Amino acid sequence: MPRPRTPLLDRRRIGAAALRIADDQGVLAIPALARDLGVAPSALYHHVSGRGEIISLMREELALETSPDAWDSSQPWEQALEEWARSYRTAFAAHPGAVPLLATAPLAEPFMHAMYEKVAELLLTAGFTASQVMPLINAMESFILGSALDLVAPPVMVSDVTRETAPHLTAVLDDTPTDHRRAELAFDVGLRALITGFRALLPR
Amino acid sequence: MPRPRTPLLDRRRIGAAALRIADDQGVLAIPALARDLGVAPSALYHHVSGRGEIISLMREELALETSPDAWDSSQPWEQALEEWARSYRTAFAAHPGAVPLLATAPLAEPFMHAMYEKVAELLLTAGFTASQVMPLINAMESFILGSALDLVAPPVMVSDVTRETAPHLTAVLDDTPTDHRRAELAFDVGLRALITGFRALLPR
DNA sequence: ACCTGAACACCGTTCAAGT
DNA sequence: ACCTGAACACCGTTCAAGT
Repeated sequence: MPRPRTPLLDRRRIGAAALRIADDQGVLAIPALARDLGVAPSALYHHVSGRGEIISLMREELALETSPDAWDSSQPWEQALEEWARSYRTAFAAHPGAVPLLATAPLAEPFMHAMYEKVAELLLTAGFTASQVMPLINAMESFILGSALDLVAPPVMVSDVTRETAPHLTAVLDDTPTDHRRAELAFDVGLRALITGFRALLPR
Repeated sequence: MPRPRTPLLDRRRIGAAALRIADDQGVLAIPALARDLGVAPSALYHHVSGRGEIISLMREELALETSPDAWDSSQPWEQALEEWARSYRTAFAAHPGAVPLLATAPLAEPFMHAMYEKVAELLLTAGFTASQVMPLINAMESFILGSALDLVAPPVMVSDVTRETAPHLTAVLDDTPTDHRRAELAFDVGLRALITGFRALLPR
């Protein structure tokens, strides 16, 4: 087949299709991606350097899908920070199947700089020192990425042997939901605890 | 070659070798693992069901390497919880190359039940309710896994364009170490914030 | 510049054959 | 029961050839 008058592919479409495929299948295979895009696998290499760059494009697509004004930094910093964290995790939750591929690296790519800038300004304005801010952001991000992975974690199974040898574990599991609310509850309690702990660092 | 009088392989050795290889190479390939163990790749399938189970064995090996009394649950709960979290993350930090393979799922396997039991008892004794405990453990674990991944995160690069368009980000990055202390600081501040936030949930 | 189709090295897994 | 070696389907990537 000849070169089409208008290119069949571009990086944006590759990232979007890859995100959809990974979310559906739980893995990303180049042949499956090419099939979805209606091209030969080799065609992709005219637009990206390889599989790693495709995954980076998936992260970029995720960021693009997430509205940059999904959170309002003009509120009190506790609420703004909570909104940011929730919008960040919601973006992952929209593509659960792709989470293991996406959440294993922070979104350190350049297109994330605008988000970091907004959070850094928020925390500096709140009164945290320059040397405190990046650790706070990193800690929050670790918690968010870990919580995203928790969305697709296999449930803890309470076998009969567990019931005998681990009475306390059994007791607390009996009071823990087994559906999606399990991860929600953990995220909620952790997020609020982090913000409470952050506030304790501020001079009063 | 005939069947050896004493088996060349067992699950423990497979897990240990896989952990070492993944740590060294950053990826786990079955042929490389078999070569390291001095057998043909197909020999492995007499002991494990496949690649997934090998990764599970790696997690088990990690847990076995971590001394079960690496943390003392008889201290005040804040210190015990902190020690637990630190020993958990230290186990990952001992095999940084393998972290992306290991930290993407909580160690939900049965051999982790003893640890969960110990933490559940600790938190119940501290005064948390049965319905609070599992969310607290899950939140802590998400933070620990995220922090383990942060150990091998690519550094955020401050390009010149960043310096102009993101002044606050630039300012805080100038006050942030670029070596291993970056992840340490983030883990420390996050861990203490979480525990502070947890304590605020207790009746006084 | 952009795509195809053939080709390459490699991977995870299965299975018959050997003791 | 435990291992080998051949075999299979599949993967990511390269590259010459086509327009």
